[in-house]
Amino acid sequence: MNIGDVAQKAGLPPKTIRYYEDIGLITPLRDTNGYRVFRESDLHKLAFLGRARALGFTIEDCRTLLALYEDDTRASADVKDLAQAHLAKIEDKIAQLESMRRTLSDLVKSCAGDNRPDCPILSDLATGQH
Amino acid sequence: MNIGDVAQKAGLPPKTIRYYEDIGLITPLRDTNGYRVFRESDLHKLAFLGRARALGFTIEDCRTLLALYEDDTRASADVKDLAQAHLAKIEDKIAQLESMRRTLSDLVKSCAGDNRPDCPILSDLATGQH
DNA sequence: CCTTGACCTTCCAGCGACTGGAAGCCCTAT
DNA sequence: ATAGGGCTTCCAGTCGCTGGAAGGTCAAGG
Repeated sequence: MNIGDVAQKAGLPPKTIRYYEDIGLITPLRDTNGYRVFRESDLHKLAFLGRARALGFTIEDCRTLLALYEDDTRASADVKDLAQAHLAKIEDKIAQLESMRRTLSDLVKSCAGDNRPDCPILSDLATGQH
Repeated sequence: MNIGDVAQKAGLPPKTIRYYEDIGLITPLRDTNGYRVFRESDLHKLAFLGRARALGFTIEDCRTLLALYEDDTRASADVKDLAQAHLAKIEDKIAQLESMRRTLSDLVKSCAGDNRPDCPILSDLATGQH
């Protein structure tokens, strides 16, 4: 398989796949003409990576997850720990964003949004007082 | 005021303040020794920027917000539109993260987390099937 | 007067995870 | 022979800082 086919099947842009090779996540073969040749196992890894990235794991987490996946002497506790740590980060991030959302939505509600200059959003930013 | 004092009062690292000057958000004066000299108005702007950034506005949004703040012929509608667009982005982001959180938390729950290798988290990543 | 240490300056590089674009080779079909 | 699409590499840019190096400045203490 060439990179275009794999990109389609894995749902990742060719650029991303080349990048993953660059950083050593996959190592496809090469044809005599220099083209990358992907095995089923490469496609499988790429799909794995795509799903892990979609869950927000960092590239380094993905590297670890792949290694765990390929190590059949792994302890599921290692995977769970990684996932749990990541979950905690996501929950932090959500809490941050929720706090922004609340403040912003209050500010937006309080602003007339007409052609007069008075604006509680700017007043808040200027003074830190609501 | 020197950069250290301003950094303290505005709650921003000196590096960030220099960066904001670099990109033209503020233009402090200069002492004969080359040190930056900050006026009250600079401090005020920096505090404004700090609060806008804390609400997640991009630097370019901040630039626009500052310009609107300093234009007393502004229409509050322009500010509101900007804030509303930003709010929408935040809500999108929250929805994305919530979706990750749900999936991840299910996966974490389903994983024994012991020293055996069987792991539904890895199975999910490998196959996309739960 | 000299040194120490805390401050300030500029400049350059790196983070994460790609993404865009340029320049050029390869393959197939007409 | 040419046109097109796909492939290659390499370099630069994204965003908002942040770290570090190399060096100038200033106030206090010996």
